[in-house]
Amino acid sequence: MIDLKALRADPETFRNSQLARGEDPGIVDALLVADSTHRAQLAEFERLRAEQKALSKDVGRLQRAVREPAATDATRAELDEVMAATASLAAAVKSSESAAKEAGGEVAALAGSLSNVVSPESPVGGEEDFRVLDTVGAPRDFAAEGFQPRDHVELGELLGAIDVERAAKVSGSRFFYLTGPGALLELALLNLAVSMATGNGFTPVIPPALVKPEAMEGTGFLGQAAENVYHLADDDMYLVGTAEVPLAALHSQEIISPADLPLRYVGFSPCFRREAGSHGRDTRGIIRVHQFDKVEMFSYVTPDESADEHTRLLGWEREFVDALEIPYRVIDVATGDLGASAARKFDIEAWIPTQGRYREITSTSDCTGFQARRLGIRTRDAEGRPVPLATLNGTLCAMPRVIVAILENHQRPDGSVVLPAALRPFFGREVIVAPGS
RNA sequence: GGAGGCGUCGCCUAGUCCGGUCUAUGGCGCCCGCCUGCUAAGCGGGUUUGGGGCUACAACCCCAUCGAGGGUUCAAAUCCCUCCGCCUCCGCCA
Repeated sequence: MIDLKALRADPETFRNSQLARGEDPGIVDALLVADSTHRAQLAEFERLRAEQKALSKDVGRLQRAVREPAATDATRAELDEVMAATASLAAAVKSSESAAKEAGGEVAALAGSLSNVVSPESPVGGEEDFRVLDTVGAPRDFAAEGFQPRDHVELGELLGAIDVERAAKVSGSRFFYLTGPGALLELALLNLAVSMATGNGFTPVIPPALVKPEAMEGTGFLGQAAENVYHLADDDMYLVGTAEVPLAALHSQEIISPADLPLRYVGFSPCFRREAGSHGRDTRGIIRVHQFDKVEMFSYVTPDESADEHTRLLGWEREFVDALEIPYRVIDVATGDLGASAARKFDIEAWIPTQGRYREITSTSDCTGFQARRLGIRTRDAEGRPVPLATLNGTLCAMPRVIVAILENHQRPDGSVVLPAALRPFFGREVIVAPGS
């Protein structure tokens, strides 16, 4: 949700932001009209309501007076008169209230369809217009090493780590089993990620993965992203696509003291994604799946801190990917490719040898006050007045893609995989080898 | 699953039976001031949140807000209905 007062004061910024996203700037003007209609109707309702309240009070006073033995005919007449006036007012109050409510609903619907204002720092353009901020490490030259790298499906099978065939039997396409060293690898990654995050001051959280509509709505996933969300119709509950949802909703409808900020959580949860509209993309392997586990960072900060926090989140993500010794690049995502809640987004893309390109493995978004406003999460400004705070999220470790990157980048000619040093204490061994070899 | 109880402006709490004098009581905490070698105590005042009007985003005025949403009524914290949450007991499954 955007700030309506800010919209009234400066609609041009909002129009430009919509244009930069490739979204409809006309919503801004429709919203301005709806907002002024709503305010006019609200004023009318409030005026009538105030009148009704005043008259109702007279009714009580007069009824008491009428019950007195000394009551006069004049008092009785006055009571009848007031009763008549107030009865007709009641109908007017009712109809103006419902008109105001309807207008308010229109405002809410339009406001809800407006995306967050993009950061002026974000590169303007579509998916391909990202800016590369940094490139770290060099892709391995397998030709020079004298062998063809195997892809993660082949390696996973060879090592007894990943089973997509049986997952297809049990659950369908885009599912996988992690088995043996694969399962241990996820647990090792989990422990490495959480220990790094807690070392950085994050509070570990294992949140619910099934949430009510308010939580899903509040985090902005029921807009353009709605088709990718699993909905349990019998219970009107949603399976989360990321721990961001329960971590953001954790403090909904709360006012958090500025002294308690920043609040930083690291959540571990399963993530469910329908992947509607991506038929045919990444059909092989575990790059794009319906269910996976992820370690996610989430920060609540004062509004003026959000850009700095965003940089810090990116820094912690890089620290993790650095520890895994995977070549990667960092991109500043273009305005047209931002989620509805994000003002700015940085992705880390890992080098995937068998694809010969960089693929997204982490993503950190600065949602400024957008989610907080929807979820009613506030802090207090210098004058002690409640104001929406800023929320930010960042992937620390999305299991399948990190596993893909580790297997493919650290493989040896015989198909064994050398684990990065940081992972060894958590995995217990230095190398994953094929069973029986 | 069955039966019962509860949900009030940070926390506790009065009010709900019998609708209007509730502009929601009192205590604690917190904030401001007074008093005071300092601190504490004492005294006075303030202290939900959202929105609208008017404006200097001040003051002021108004509307909504007693778990949420409907309804009855001239008028709802109070009466009726639905839902949500918490607690107790019973049953069932671990």
